[in-house]
Amino acid sequence: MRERDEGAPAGRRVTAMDVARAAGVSVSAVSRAFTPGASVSARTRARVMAAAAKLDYMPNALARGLMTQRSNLIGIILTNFKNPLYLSVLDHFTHAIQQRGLRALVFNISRGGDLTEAARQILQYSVDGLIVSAGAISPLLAGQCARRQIPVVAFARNPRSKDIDVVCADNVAGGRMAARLLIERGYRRIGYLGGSAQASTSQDRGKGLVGELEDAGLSLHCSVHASEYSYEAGRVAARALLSMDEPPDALFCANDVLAFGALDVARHRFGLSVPGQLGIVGFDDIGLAEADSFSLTTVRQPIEEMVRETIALMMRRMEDPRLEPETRLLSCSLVERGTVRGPRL
Amino acid sequence: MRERDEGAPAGRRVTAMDVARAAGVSVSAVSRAFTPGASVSARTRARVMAAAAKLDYMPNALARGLMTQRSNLIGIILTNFKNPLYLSVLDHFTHAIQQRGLRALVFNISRGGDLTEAARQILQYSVDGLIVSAGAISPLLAGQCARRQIPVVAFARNPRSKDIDVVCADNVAGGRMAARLLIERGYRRIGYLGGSAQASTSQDRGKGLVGELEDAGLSLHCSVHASEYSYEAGRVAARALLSMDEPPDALFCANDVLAFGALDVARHRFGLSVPGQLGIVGFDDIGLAEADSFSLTTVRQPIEEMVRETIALMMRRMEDPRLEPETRLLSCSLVERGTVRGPRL
DNA sequence: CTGAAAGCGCTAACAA
DNA sequence: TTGTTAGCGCTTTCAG
Repeated sequence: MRERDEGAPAGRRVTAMDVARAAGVSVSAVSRAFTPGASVSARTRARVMAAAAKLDYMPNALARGLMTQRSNLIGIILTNFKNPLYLSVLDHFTHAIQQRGLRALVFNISRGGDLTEAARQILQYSVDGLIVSAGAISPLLAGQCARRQIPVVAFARNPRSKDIDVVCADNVAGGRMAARLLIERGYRRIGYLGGSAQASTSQDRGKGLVGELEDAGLSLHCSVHASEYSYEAGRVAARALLSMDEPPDALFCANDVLAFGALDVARHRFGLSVPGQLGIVGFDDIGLAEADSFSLTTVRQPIEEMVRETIALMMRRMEDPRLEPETRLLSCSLVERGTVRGPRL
Repeated sequence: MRERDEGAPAGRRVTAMDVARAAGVSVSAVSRAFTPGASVSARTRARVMAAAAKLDYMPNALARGLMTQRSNLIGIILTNFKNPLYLSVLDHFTHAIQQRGLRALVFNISRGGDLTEAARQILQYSVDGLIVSAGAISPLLAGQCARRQIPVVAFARNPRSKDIDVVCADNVAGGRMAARLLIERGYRRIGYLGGSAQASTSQDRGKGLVGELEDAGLSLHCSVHASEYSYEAGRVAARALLSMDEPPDALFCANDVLAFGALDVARHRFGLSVPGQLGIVGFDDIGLAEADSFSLTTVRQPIEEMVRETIALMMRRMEDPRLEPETRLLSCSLVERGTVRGPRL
């Protein structure tokens, strides 16, 4: 009765059947009309589309997903909502995902909350893939996904496990780059301002630093782990380091916001000149690193490329789930700005 | 513990029926066991749960949503992936959403891309609600949602239309606060560094500034619209303003990153002392505004409260869709730091 | 190319 | 409290 009333106030939702009736065709015809590359005559398709437009119909993705076993949903689990880098990460991911006709289901576990539990929630939506940028992926979780044939890729974390795909910056090499630069430029008492002690990223960056230092016959002068990857935590940590009896003359920070904190404390609280009395190198190269106020010399993570690789790996595995898991370490690059002194000429 | 090989080894997905068989009960019993507050005996529930655990079963949210007409999905459409504030916005939204057992479907339209089209994509997933933080919501879109009984709320934008819920900071009042402070502190040639000319936020903040200026018998000294809300755009715009024959002695910037750009250009390129020769006020109060390097005096947007209100409004409307649309303007507050000079004593 | 009919996995009456 | 039985809205053989 209130069937094809256009301004129908809160009427029944319009389904493929309504459209079929209005267009004088079968439901399958409607389905086909909305399925790219299905076998429908141009004429039928046109009719269907017209009726659909008139009724403001659109296919129900839930029903479709239920039937096809493809939800077109990609789950993204994130922990880090304090580091501006992740806004850019999210920007790239959502963009890339949408480009391929998929949608992003974002799950936040920054306030504490179990990764495995988060994944459970997400898996219920039969996502076609899962991107995890958070702590270690338990074998349990890996198993659940494998059994369901859902590709998982660890992003910007390096869970040493070999049975999962991972895309990550080569943090060890990045740490080495920072060390080399600092050594070359004459700094000798080099310290490490790390992030949380459990984070593989922080560990690896520190490992690279120490490795290169030792190769040069030097040793790590001092180190702290900040409580989290944030500006405030950077200040606190830097204060500790700079208050030592024999303070460092250079600091490699596990990421840019930490470095900002260190830089500000050094300049504004300890009255140190940077890069003169203290050299600072960050990691990530977030947008504000190039602000005049910071002009931070840093190790750039190739975010865009990492995102691209992540999606590529995911798609590949969607096509062939039995491929060997891969670990792709992408190279970082040094971005020299003003917090490390120039070469002696 | 043969958890791993229990189910089919990558075979058919396990359904409620499999669990029912394994537990020796009916499918409805399984359904009930997974529905909080359903009428099941503790004994059956236990049995079901045991079988479910053994088979690694979890209910299919798509099927469930199809049946119940509730997907437990909330759509979030965003444009601004350049402003760190939005990482925090996303943090709060996802958190609040998850708290209530819902999931966030995030859609990015920053790269250009039609809002109405984006909404179409999202609506296909029968989201239970839609949060839009992007340009104007067309009546067409509003209608589509209304017809489907999907609550929409415009976040941090003020589309003047009266037929939609909106939660927004009181930008006009915020602009006035900035103006009042600047006037009080003796600045007289006050300029506006706005964001994109179409953004309601930028318009309103400017409107407030001008209003207060005029109330004080002053007038706007100059103004520009930055191309976007970014640090770089802030630099470009500030450069233009500061190169004028008679440059402003104070700048109210439509947001913090814009202000950072202006601040850096003023200090490092024009050699101006801030707040001595130039006063600067920002908007948002993002984390880095309190960094020593910027120590930006700014108008704080009550993000957390805004998010809370948004969700509350949405839930309210989910219960009773025929309520009158509301516009909630939340008050901003002034955060004084170091880019505006102190009161004369 | 088109339609009829059988489900996808689950919930919600309705009986028992 | 339980099980039986219709669907939710869609895709997809399978005939025609």
